[in-house]
Amino acid sequence: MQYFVAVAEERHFGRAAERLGISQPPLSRAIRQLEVRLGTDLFTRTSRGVELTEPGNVLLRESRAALAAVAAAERRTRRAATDEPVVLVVKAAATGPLVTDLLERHAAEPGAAPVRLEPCAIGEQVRTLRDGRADAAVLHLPYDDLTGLDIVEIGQEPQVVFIGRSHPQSGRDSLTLAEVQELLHDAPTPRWADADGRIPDGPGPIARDHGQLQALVALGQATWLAPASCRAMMRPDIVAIPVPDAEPITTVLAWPAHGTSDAVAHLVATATRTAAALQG
Amino acid sequence: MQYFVAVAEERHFGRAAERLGISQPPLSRAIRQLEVRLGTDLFTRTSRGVELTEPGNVLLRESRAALAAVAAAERRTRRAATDEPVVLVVKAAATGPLVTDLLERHAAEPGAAPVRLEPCAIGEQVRTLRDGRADAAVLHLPYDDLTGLDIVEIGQEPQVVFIGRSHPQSGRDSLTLAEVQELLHDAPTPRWADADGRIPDGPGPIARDHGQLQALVALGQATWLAPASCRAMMRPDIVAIPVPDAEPITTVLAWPAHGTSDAVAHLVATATRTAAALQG
DNA sequence: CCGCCTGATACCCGCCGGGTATCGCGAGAG
DNA sequence: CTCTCGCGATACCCGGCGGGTATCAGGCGG
Repeated sequence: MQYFVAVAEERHFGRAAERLGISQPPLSRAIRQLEVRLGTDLFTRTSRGVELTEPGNVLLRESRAALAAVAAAERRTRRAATDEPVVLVVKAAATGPLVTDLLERHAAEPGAAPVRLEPCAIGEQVRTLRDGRADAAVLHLPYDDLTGLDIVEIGQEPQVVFIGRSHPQSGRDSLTLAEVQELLHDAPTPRWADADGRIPDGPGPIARDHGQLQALVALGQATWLAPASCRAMMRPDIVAIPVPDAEPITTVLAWPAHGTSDAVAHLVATATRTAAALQG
Repeated sequence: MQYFVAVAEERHFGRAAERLGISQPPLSRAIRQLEVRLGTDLFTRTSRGVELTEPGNVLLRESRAALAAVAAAERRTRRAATDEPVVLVVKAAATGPLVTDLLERHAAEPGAAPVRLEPCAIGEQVRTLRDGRADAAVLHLPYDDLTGLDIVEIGQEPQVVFIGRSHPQSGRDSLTLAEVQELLHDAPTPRWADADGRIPDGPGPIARDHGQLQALVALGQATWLAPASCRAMMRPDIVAIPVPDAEPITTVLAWPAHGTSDAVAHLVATATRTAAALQG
């Protein structure tokens, strides 16, 4: 299955073999065996590489999910063995008071497992959950894709728009979503590399990290709509203007759905109580 | 991994080996190798069988998920190869006009893949999706567990309570949820075998199929709160009484989240349009 | 104390997955 | 048109791993 994914991604038996650390003929044979077993061709062989067939495309998607599940099994078992702490991934950019509060309450619990915080790249969090590198994650709705995860809501916060201090609108004490759309027309939201390292098409400058994003915003080249707690980590020459009619951002604690360890269950229970306490 | 799951489930090397169709020593060795590879014991061996360790429990959960993913990959690829129709599972009991309408619209689409309807046992639908036996399913919220699935809402319907025609309340033209609770006290909801074939504990008579459920309701031994469309398949000596303050049941089309085939995407698109048309 | 049932160990064998060498073929250059 | 180059396929060999049988070791019950 790894072999198949490698060939599908490289679209080339030779390169795939090199990547896998084996030689090309066994790889050819392995793929052929897989095709026989499944009763269908997975690639159309041409004289200059290979292309995926439709069943091949199906298998590629499914294989990626299956391999992630297998890797997760191994990683989680390893970690369960060494009673390492629960790994909680957070967006480096979005560590608001919600998370610190949750961690404090959790630490105060009797018998609570230690929690190791793990910052990670934007958009990478869900993947770390799926392949077992992490046990739980703090995500923000509606940005993240929650399929395969259970969640508990731990907070909501309004959105603000970040613009440079010298921006003509920087004196406003609130903006409507329509007005934000206007701003975005002149200075679009920066584009990030996504989980695959690819930059999506579209307008907007390209930012590689959070510092670049802030620089763009400060220079009036970009506008950024984000949860209000992001205010805490923005440079002083950027102002945050509330956008009351923007959908509030929901912060959730997420974990893989198919059952969890006691340690994660404990963390989740704490999160549930924390959320209840904050609401009440 | 299959080996590990077998031993974990049987809690006995000999029986597990028999189930796997191999002999006991290679199984012992395979498990030992796995333990070495993961760097932790997975079982505590006693003189009368084995018990799972804590890492073993983790691996059992993860392995089940991973094996389901692998099985799904194989099945879906096979079906993609033979351009078999999309398989859509439905609760045998709940094939209301929503589904027939969806299917009619889909069939009218140019180039739409054929759809094969597959009835299945209550509670079994989500499992058929996860292990690749089906491509899509009609589910009802909030009954089904949606983790790992993408959904599109295709309709909502109010709930009704089903009671026998001779029931003292059968003349009412609506009941409150509180009144239904009263009814349930005397004649609880029947219990079904769940996906594992286990009957949950609790009050209420046991029903093996839909006919038995109806018999129990007709005899005044059971009360059944269900979506209004179920009315269509109930015997005439059962009456349906609207329960306006019961949470309406949402019907959704669900499919595995991690990308789908063109055929399923087409069906989903049709469902989305159907839902929009019905709402508009 | 003995017997039985458990999992572990010892040992052998066939086959599958890895290697190297080579072939067949289609595309592109001259 | 042909030669060449680059691709995947094939042929063949080998070692190790996964399977088998026979047997051992230990704990619990009779």
